[in-house]
Amino acid sequence: MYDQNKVEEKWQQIWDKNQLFQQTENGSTVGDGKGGAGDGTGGTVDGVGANDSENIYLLFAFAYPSGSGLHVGHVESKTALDILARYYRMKGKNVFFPVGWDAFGLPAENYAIKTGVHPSITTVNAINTFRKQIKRIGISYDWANEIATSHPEYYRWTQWLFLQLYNKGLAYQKDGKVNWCPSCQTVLANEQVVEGLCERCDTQVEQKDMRQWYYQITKYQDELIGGLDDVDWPAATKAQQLNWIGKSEGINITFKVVDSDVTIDVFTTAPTNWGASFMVLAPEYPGLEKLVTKENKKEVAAYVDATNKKSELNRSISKEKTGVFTGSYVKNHVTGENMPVWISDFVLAGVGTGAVQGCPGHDMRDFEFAKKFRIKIPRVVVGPDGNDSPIDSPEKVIDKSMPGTMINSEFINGLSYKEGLKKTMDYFEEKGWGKRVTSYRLRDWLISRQRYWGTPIPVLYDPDGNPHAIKESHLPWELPTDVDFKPTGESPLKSSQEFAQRTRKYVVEVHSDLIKEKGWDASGEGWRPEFDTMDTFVDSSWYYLRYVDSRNTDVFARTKQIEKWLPVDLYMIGPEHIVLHLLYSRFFTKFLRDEGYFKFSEPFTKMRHQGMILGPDNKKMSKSKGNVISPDDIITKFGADTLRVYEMFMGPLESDKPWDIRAVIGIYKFLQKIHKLTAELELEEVSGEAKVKLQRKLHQAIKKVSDDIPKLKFNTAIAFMMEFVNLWQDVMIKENKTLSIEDKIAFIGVLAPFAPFLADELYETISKKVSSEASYGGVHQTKWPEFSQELAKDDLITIPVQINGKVRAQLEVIADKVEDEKAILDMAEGLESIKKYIDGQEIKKKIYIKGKILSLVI
RNA sequence: GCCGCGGUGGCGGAAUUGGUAGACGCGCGAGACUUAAAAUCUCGUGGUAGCAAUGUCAUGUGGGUUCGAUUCCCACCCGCGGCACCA
Repeated sequence: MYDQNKVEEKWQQIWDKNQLFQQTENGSTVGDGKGGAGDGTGGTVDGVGANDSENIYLLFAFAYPSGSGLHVGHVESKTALDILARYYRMKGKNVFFPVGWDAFGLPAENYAIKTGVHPSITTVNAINTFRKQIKRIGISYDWANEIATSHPEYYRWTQWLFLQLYNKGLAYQKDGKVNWCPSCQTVLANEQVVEGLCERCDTQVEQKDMRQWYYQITKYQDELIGGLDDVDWPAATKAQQLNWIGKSEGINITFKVVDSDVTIDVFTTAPTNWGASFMVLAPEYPGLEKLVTKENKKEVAAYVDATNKKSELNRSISKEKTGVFTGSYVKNHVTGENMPVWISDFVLAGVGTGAVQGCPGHDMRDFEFAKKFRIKIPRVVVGPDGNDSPIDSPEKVIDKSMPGTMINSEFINGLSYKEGLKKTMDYFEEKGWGKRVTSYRLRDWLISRQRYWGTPIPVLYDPDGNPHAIKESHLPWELPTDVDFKPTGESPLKSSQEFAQRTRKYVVEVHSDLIKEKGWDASGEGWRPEFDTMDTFVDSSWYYLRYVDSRNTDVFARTKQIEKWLPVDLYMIGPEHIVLHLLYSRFFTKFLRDEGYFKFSEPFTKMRHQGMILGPDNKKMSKSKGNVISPDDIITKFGADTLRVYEMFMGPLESDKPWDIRAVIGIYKFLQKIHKLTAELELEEVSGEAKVKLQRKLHQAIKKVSDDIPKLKFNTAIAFMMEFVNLWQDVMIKENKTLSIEDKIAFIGVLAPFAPFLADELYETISKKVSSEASYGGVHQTKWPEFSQELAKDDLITIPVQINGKVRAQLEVIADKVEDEKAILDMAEGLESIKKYIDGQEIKKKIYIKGKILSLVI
């Protein structure tokens, strides 16, 4: 028995003292205690002369330091990356494995509103807790480059980034309808509205007219699609990003209103125009009043009014189609018929042009609408069944996702559905009736937030209300501290005296010429700062760049540092960040590339998601369900190594899996067994047959673990280590002999990334036996064990023999014999258990797959 | 509705360029040690028939391809995640 808690705390202190995991001037990991700095001034990650292909950047999702501390899910993903980091270091690579805090955000501010404790205090406390817990589970982070988004030396560069975007016209102000959360008292980005509710608090989101700041992410929409081909990400993640960007190619067709100069544009991806029999506009359609005839005015007004009262969510769940006729008609270009123009709430103002042409035979929504209001339903497509009867039921509607052939459409008759649509578009463009366009679902990113605890938007407004960006030389434009946190719908920054004073001082210093010219008050009176702060996703979508030069005061990061480490080799992040964070990060990367700061276009070469650890009841852990497992409890009972190895053993990293309270004990026993076997120093070394068997298993284990770690298949790596340990124990019990010192050290090396504390303890125990030197040069500084093909080779291979597809016998073959097909066949046919089945019959077919299987057919 | 992922013992899971289904761990059963318990160790453990050797069924369901299918193809059922009156 060993006291894991005492041992683990001892090693944690030794690692800390020796600054093991910092990247220093020479690009190597420090082992002599001279590099890095633990005093908060930080080291740098300069890597002059280092071989670039040997540099590996491992990144864990930026964490929000919540008050509740580390949970078991954090432990899983951090441990997974830590295993990789430790493995690659032992393989002689330069590993950059930084840590930091996404420290701005609502929870700390909401806590301040409730208790009056300033968010900066709450945040520092939470970070301290996290840091302590992370060190306790032995994550080998590079603490010298720790960053926090709420630190002025970090958000200085968040503001700098704003200025660059502003200078290029990619940060701009716009009036318009925005998503407003009445509970959080702030606007939200489209990405933060989930099914009409606020992502954070589930409050129904309202629409409000406000002037806000936006980042023009849509400039990069096509590149954001194309870039996905160049990265190794899960297919589901790519699909979701594509879905979100929502590119669709179609045509804008201009219709002329009959007896009027007014025109209406519709967007469609499927112009079955010989089948178009009506038009529908969104109730919010601009210029609607010009189309409504006197007789229809009252009805239309009532419908528009009713729609305005419905939220977008309610609009989308109402099943039955509704609508009213405007009284106007448009002329169908190809049929010459007049099409009635209706309004209906199923057409959304924000999608396409806010107007659609109704082709009821070939679109389900149009069909429902036409059916209800008794509008003509022409058929212009027949399906593969050739049925060309009138379309009078939903089953007969042939939409663009189905196969079909064009009919009743003049010169495109007989073409395939797809070809027909293409030809129609060509024809409409030729005639000047329409123009091909690409439409996107993606909108520009609204970054203004009416909250306190965030990065101030570095802008001032002059007495005329025109914005002026803060000069780069005056950054950071600091967040004031003397504010009233109570949310009022306007930013709390408005209540700061210091902020107002600072603004006047700045204005007098920087804008004196303008003030003189305009004749404004010379004291800076009449100017105001921007009171809104930035969405915290702005902070957290460029942090991976800052890490590599975290203490630089001249630039957000030097190009040589960025190009040395980036793009990130492996990004481990929760599946919840697929849309927001990743899209924004990719946008910033592409922008800064265009600005010339580096050459790559995608920040994260390879990405994987960790699954969720569920409660023992197979449900998502939550305080209200009482199924939360605390990592601290597990550590107290079993130690951090057990916690780490258990979480890695539970199953594949990417899948969700329930916590099994009892299974933890199995890992605990496994580690205790290793300690017992290794720390046994008096026994004689095993020899002969047993030695061969044991060494074979050991080298197979080295191979298996070396193969599995880069593939993130930690569960099977651990399973094989268990097999080895079981055999080792078996030999020790039966022979009363054990492994050689060298082989023990090799095994400890393989174990080290998984159970770093135990491995270092055992390494020390053995080292003391061999030499009396006391200085630390632990297992984590050693080279990864060499695997020997020779020693790992099996001498006997078992080949199953099948007759008519069923296994009927096993053939034990000496390893060098597996190539000899004839010998194998003879041996098999000589077996009693096989003769029995053949029983004089002719063997029709003999299939031998070398070393795998022999299959006989009779 | 569309897109994506998944379905294997009592439980977590292993095995896929098609080659012995159930590695490893948990749980369970029996035994050793012990005055006893814990710890530790040994053996067994998919269903079914059998004392056993062995046979047979079995990877969500139903078909197919193949000497051989958890793996490939077709049709379906169920669960999870995302998007959604997107024109």
